[in-house]
Amino acid sequence: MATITDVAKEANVSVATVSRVLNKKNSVKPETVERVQKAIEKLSFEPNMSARNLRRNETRVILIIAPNITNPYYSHILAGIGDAANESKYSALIYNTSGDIAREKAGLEMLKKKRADGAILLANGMNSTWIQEYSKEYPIVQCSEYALKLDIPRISIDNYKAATDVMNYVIGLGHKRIATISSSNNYVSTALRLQGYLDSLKCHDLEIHKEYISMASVDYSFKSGKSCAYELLQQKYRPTAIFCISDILALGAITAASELGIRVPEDLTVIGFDDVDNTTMFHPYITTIAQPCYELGKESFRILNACMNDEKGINKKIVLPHKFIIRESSAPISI
Amino acid sequence: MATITDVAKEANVSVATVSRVLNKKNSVKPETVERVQKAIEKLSFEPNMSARNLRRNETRVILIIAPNITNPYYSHILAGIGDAANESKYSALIYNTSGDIAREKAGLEMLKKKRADGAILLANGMNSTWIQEYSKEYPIVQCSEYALKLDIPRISIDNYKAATDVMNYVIGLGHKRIATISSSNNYVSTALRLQGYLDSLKCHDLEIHKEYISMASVDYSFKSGKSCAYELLQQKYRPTAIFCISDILALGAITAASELGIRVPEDLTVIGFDDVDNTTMFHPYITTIAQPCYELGKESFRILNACMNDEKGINKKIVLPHKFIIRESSAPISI
DNA sequence: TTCTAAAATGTAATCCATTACATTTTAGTA
DNA sequence: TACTAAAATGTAATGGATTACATTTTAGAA
Repeated sequence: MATITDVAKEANVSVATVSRVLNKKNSVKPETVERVQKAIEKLSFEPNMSARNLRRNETRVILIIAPNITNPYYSHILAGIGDAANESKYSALIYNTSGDIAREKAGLEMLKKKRADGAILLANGMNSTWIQEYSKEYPIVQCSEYALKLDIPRISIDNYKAATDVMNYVIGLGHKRIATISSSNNYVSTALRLQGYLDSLKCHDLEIHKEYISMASVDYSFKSGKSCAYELLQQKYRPTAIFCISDILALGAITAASELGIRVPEDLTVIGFDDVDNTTMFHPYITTIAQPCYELGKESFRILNACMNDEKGINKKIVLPHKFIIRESSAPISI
Repeated sequence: MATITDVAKEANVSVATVSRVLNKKNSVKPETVERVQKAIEKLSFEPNMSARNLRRNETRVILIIAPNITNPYYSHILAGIGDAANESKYSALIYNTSGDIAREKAGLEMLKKKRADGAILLANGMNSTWIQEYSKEYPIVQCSEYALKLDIPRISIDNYKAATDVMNYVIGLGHKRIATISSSNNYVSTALRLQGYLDSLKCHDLEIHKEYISMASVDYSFKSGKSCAYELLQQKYRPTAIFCISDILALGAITAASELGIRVPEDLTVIGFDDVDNTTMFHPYITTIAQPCYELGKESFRILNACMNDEKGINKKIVLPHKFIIRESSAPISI
């Protein structure tokens, strides 16, 4: 593997000049530039990144801490981050943590070790404070989930607003017995959606029934959506609408309903959240809140990039718009 | 940020000794080790990876070249690679190429630039030969897809066998008018599955009808599965079974059938491939070939690791077992 | 106690690109 | 032609960890 010294010899110049050509400094004579470039080509030289990074004290690598890259919600964000990073000549190191905080920390250690210049966290718990110590020293942004009390840049949708959008719509359809399938995880998004659900009921003078609030397992899985829905739907006064905090849960709820002989949307309105791939793969197509996943990813990188460049006046709380998409799984109540 | 020199001073030893402690060389007195470790802790020192990598001429990073991390098939492989890599203290740099060869190459340049020690390709076209030049110089393995004429390590299932498994089963159910939804991409997997389809028909003295071979768009999308199925099913002698080379295509086919009033599996048998998440999310659950995605990923890393360590006698053609899972979308023909 | 081999530690070169500072070349002016 | 400022190029230090080789310390033998 050729080094800059080899190129310098080949082109009959000093290493400094080669470096200037590499970094497009303009104080090199055009003919010299050409001579150097020919040498570079001839030796098929590529600068050694470790050496460059050592000297420049940067890596052009960012870290992505994700709980589960297999989840399409995250994978779309990942794609957005990756594309934005690429445009700015950054590479993305992905840490799949399976929600294990030890692995999250192990990932962030990469910052200390100078393997990466900054990090994007995709699933920061709303009460976690340990990020702070890293955030003080390194550029970190939180995407879609965030810790409540920390002043670390974050990008997300307005989950509370989204939930009230859903509820206003459902209530507008005439539903009064409205259930929700939430989760016992530790995410702000979950908390805010639940709060939106509760506040909307209150706001419309509808009673809050504990039996209508079901907690899915932390993984939001299809299975748990199904079993939550089973419970909800087998009550004496079963709900006529279910607001699920993810599409997969909604899918599970619809499956449960169909197995119980309850028609969606005629007998039951089901609303999802996220609008990932599966919402229009079979009927009824799911009414849902669409999150701009890819854009969330792109924007996260933009902010991280700004932080890495020490730009002033970075907006630390970015809210991207969601979209409420009405499809087939919701309908006015039929008494 | 503390350096090894700072630690050396703090512990009153030379940098060499600190380095020995860091790298667990045994020629250091236990008490010295302790002293150094205290200094490391006190200064919260972490070795600078760029410096280490430069000196060691390795990066402990591997490259993953993937066409679309959003596709659950790939994302499961990615998860497998990531976990295996982590176990061996490697990090994974993911390049999402969107199938763009220029970006694949840009990714592989990372090897030349010493940003990564090896690469795993997830979607190498069956005729692409350009990889060879990289493979000669750097450890590269191909996962699930591979170039036919190159002697580069590869891990995959036996796609031909899987296809004949499907066909033998379908033919055994009594079907004679069997269609396939394939794709006009450039993957061996696709070619082998089609070959398996054709050979099985021949082998059972069934005629091959061009009208029964439908080519989906290269992205294997739900939409294109649906439109292919529409075409297949609106023929005069419509097929009674469709072998789809992906579950998403099968999902599309089932949707098309249901929209045309054709019942699955009573009037039409539909078989998928891959067994990603969506096969059991609604009825009919899809009969399909399950690929061991996660294991394919893990095994890919193992092989790559062996290559990076210059191990001898590496098996260059690894075939992992697939599983044929019979569910609800297939049934004996009802004449 | 003295000597020797082994153990422990230290010194300095090395990996390779970048860049501050130094020197040489060039172009333009007087 | 002589001189100066600007342009072009070169020299050598730098970044931080590793490691070959050198030196010192220690333990055990004589």
